Amino acid sequence: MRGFKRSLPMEFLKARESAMARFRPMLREHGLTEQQWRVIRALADAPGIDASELARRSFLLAPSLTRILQFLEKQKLIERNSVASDQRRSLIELTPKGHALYDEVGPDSERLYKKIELKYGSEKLETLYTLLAEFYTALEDDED
Amino acid sequence: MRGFKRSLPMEFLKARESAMARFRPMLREHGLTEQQWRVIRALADAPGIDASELARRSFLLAPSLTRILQFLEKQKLIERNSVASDQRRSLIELTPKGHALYDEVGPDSERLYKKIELKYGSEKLETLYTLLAEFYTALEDDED
DNA sequence: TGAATTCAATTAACATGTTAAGTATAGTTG
DNA sequence: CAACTATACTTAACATGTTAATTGAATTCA
Repeated sequence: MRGFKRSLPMEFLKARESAMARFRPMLREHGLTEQQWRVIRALADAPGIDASELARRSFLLAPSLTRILQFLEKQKLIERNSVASDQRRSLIELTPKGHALYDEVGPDSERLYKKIELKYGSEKLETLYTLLAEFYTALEDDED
Repeated sequence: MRGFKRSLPMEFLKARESAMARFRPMLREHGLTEQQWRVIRALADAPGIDASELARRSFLLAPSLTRILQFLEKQKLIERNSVASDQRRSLIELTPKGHALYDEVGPDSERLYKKIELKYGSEKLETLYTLLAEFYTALEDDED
C-alpha cells in the first residue's frame, strides 16, 4: 500500500500551512484572522455582492460566513443593505473603516507574498499555480 | 496590486478541498473525520510512538491531537502505555479494533486515491508532489 | 542539591469547518 | 390562488484550528 507519506490532502495542507505561517502573525497584529481577511479582500474586489456570492469568492461555507459577517458588522467594518426586490438577500460592502483596514493590511500582505515568490522562484510559482488549478478543475467534474 | 485570484493559500485550499470532498463522505460512513483517520494511519505506520511524534507525523497541533486521542480512546480504537523512564509521555498504539478499522478503511481510501490519479494523470501528480514538497521546504528555512 | 529552565501534554477560550435542520421569502405548477 | 419546491440565509451541534496559559515531570547548572 501507498505509504503514509503520499497523502495528497496532507501535502496540500503542509504547503498551505507553510505559507499561512508567514501571513498569520501579520494578520493577527491587525486583529484579523485569515478568513476575515479573505472576506475583506473579496469585498474590496467586488463591493455590493450578496452573501452567496461572497461565500463563493472567499471560499467559505455559509455557516462560517454568517459568523464572520456578524463579527465584521459588530466591528463596523462592513454593512449590509437589504434588497427591496428580494427580502432574503442583502448586499454587503466595506464601510470607510473597512476600506481603511484593507488599505492598511494590503501592503503588508503584498510584502510577504513577494518574499515567498523570491524564496521559491516566480517561474516555479507559475507552474504551481497552473498545476493546482488543473487539479481542482479536473476533480470538480462530477462524472467521477 | 495582485488580484484576489492570486492567493496562494486559497489555491492550496481549493486543491485540498477538491480532494477531500471525495474522501470525506467515505470516511464519514466509517464514522471517522479526516483528522481521526490521519491519526489512525500514522499509528498503523509507526506503532508505539508518543504524542509529540504522532502530532508531527499526522500534522496536527497538540491541542487538536489531545482531543482526538481522547475520542479514539473512548471508542477503544487506541490505547496508551505509560513510560516508566519518563512519566510525562505515553506510547500510543492501535487496539485490535483499531487495526480492524484501519484494514477496513484502507482499501476504500486507496480506491479513491487511484481514481484521482487516473483523472489527473500520474505524471502530473508526481510533478505536483515534487513542487509542493519543494515549496514547503523552501519556506520552512527560518532565515526569512 | 535546589532554583531555574525546559519539555510533554493538557486545558481554556474563541474562531472556523462540517453536516443537518430551521426560517423566511421567491418562484413554480396544478 | 394554493400547495409544492427551491433559494438565501441562519442556527445548532459537534469537531478541529489557533494562541495562550497551565500542570507535572525531566534537565540544567550555579
